[in-house]
Amino acid sequence: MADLNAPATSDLRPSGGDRIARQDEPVWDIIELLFFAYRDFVSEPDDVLAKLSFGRAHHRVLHFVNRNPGMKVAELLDILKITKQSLGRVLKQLVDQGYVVQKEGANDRRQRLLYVTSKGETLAIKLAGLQTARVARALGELGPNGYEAARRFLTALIDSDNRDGVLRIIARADRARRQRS
Amino acid sequence: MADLNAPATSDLRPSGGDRIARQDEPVWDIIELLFFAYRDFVSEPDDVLAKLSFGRAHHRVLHFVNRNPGMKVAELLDILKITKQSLGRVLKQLVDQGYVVQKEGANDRRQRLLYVTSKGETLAIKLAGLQTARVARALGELGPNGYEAARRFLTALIDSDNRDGVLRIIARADRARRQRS
DNA sequence: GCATTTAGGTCAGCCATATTGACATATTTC
DNA sequence: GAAATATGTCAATATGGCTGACCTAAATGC
Repeated sequence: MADLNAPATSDLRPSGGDRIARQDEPVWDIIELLFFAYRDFVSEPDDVLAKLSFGRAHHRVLHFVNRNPGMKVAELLDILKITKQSLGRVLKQLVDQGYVVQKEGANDRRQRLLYVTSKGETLAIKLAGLQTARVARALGELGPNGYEAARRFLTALIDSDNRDGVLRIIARADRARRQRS
Repeated sequence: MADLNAPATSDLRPSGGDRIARQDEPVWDIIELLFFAYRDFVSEPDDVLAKLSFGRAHHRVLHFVNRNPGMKVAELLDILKITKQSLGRVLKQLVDQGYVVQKEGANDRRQRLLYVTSKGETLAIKLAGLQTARVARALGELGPNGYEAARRFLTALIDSDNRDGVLRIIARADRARRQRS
């Protein structure tokens, strides 16, 4: 096994081990690592989904509905940044096959609030489990501050004008989950 | 602006600020941050490409050919993990429009080695510049060890049976680049 | 109470990008 | 000379985006 603690490109870097931004020089390694990491990150769920004749689009819908029970269709569209026609297709399949149900809003009866069924929750958790195993393994290879560093780096990559919204979505889902459990 | 240094879910975590792996509990935040971060990471290049009637597939081809001049078609297929039919379509468009050229291999004349033209290099660097600006901004928000931590985290996310290969590809491209410049 | 807005759904068609399978050509290797 | 290799191509199919148009039902505003 290669020495993963030795920077692959250490000979390019100053002694501190940290990158000093060279103007005009792209950060090729981070760009490529993001590509490879994301490719592998979604590949295991993709395989599971393929056996159910589902795709990555179904995963995203199932994931966010599971995390935010009772979410409005409009909220989901905003998170996924796709059109309602695109959502409609995959959502219909998830509903028809019993992974997701829609309930009329109590206050506003125009709303079709989204919930996973127990079948849907089982699948959502199975898929999250695959990704969690990967992330946990990765964090395990890092030092004690790995989780915090990863979280901060990923957060900082998000569009700054969107970041607060994203963090709110995540925090809200965490809070709701904690209350249910 | 929200306090980005305060963990969004700090109330969930033990005092050290670091995550202690709770068995059976998915790392929802990292999973979702990866989704949002990657979505934004590719969005600016996507916009530029759309004006040229290109898509993300063209970006990936152009990127890796630019980084690895003289690369074989088979290598590219292996990196992208797509079929040659899928590659063929986008590669043909890049060649037809003068972004990429193919040269017969000197040793093995069956090979069609891939190179970017200066037009291709210009576009590749423009796209990498957008992503570099985002990464540099993100790293700038982190501490002095941010770059190293990000690199290690992303590396650790990659399939372990593939990681050495990926690191070799990146290191090789870096070495070749250094020699050219 | 009626007009407008909002939440959501749907039909039709188009495009990009991926797939499988079959087959073709040139070249290298054994 | 046969087999393997590198690459290209044709045809069909699937997924998941998109735009544009149009619809219903319910809430909201005056």
